[in-house]
Amino acid sequence: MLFSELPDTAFEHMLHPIDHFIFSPGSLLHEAGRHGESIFSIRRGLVKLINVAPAGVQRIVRLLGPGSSVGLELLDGGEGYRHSVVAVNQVDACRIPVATVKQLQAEYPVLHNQVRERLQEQLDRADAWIVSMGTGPAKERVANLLLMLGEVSGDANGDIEMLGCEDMAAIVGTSTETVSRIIAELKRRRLVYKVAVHLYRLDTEALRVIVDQSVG
Amino acid sequence: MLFSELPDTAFEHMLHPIDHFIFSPGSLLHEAGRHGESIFSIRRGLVKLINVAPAGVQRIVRLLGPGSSVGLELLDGGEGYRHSVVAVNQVDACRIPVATVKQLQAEYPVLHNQVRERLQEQLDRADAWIVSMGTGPAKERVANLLLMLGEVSGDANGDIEMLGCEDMAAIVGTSTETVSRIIAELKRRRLVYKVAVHLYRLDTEALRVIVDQSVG
DNA sequence: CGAGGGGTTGACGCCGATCAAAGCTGGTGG
DNA sequence: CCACCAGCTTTGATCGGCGTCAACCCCTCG
Repeated sequence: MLFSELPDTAFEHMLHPIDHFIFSPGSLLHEAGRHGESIFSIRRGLVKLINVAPAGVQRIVRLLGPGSSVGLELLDGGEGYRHSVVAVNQVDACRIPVATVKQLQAEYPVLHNQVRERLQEQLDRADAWIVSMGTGPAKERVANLLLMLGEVSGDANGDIEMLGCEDMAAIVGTSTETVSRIIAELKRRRLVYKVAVHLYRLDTEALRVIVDQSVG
Repeated sequence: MLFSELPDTAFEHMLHPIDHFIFSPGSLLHEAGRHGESIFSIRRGLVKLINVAPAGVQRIVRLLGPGSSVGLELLDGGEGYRHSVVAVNQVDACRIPVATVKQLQAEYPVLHNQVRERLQEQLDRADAWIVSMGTGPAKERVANLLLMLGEVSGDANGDIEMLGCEDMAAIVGTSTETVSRIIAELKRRRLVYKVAVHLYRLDTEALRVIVDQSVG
């Protein structure tokens, strides 16, 4: 959580409320360009950050899970949200007014570091995304995506909630058909198999082999 | 500059020195993974941030010009540089010890905001990079790259210092031959033409048409 | 002037986009 | 509880873009 380093007393004379929200799958946390007042801190579930290109073609630039914050760009002031953010599954999040964050930053300088660390984490993720989702053959990119899903949203068993082909295509930058073909093959080879409705387990070892394929 | 909001008196009893460096084209500012003590603030010139993938295949994830800072990830502590950073042309930079930044942050909280804004700027750049350098046909991506070069490093006339084919290929994620073919065609169509050694001028309008091609 | 490192160009094959159609599956309403 | 429907996944066929290999050229630097 964004405020984990702060003492409980910090919230006693808060001017603006911190609310707790539950978003159902597919619902919109906020829209790109829209001016807003709210930063969200994800407690459970997965959200996708979408960069809408001039055309209708949209590309997903990040997946964020528990512990990550959304909307920190509002601290810059006057610019509005940079992405559209949509819940992938059921999402549990805190809505924190920008004014509250600024107020707490002034009182507790350690919060500056919390914010910076979260920005840095997202920057690291973005850089890794450029490499792993933008380089190499489609099969490698999909395998990479599955492994990444296991890390960011996997439960205790490492099981993942499978995304729709359209989302995966918007992540790895291919057509939905190509994604479907690859996933179908992985299922056939039992590198991915269903354990419940929408819940899949991964053969992490074998997938890593595919990822490192072009390395030799 | 990173310290533009700070009063001159801030630097009077500084424990660690701020040095001024000049890097020649191709020289290394710092290496990925290496632990270091120095943040660089670019005053002139252009640097490339390289993410070395497990294989020898390297991908350039960002280009930074005057006003940007390199190595802010060291503020997190204990992790070392995330990228290898190489000067593209002659680069003029300040080397600032991490300890100095931390000390100044404690004395002047406004510096926290300066750092945050620079991280946010790099995050925005990375997101734009994912979309513009990772989507669409090769010709569009190269055109996008040229336009971006004009913005980040263009001089008063918008003239750019042309990159090597290898660098451009590492940016747009194609082979060097493909880049060469595309650049050659652009030169033939006079959308790009030489005005001096290594200095090229762009037909910005026409390039934008290519970029928006798939939009219709 | 000679050597070498890019850049340029051609031929060819493959990966993945596109168009098209059929099969599943979960959700909805009777 | 079952039948049906809409949307998603799967699969096939075809074609174009781009990677790869290879040769050549040009400019630069020693």
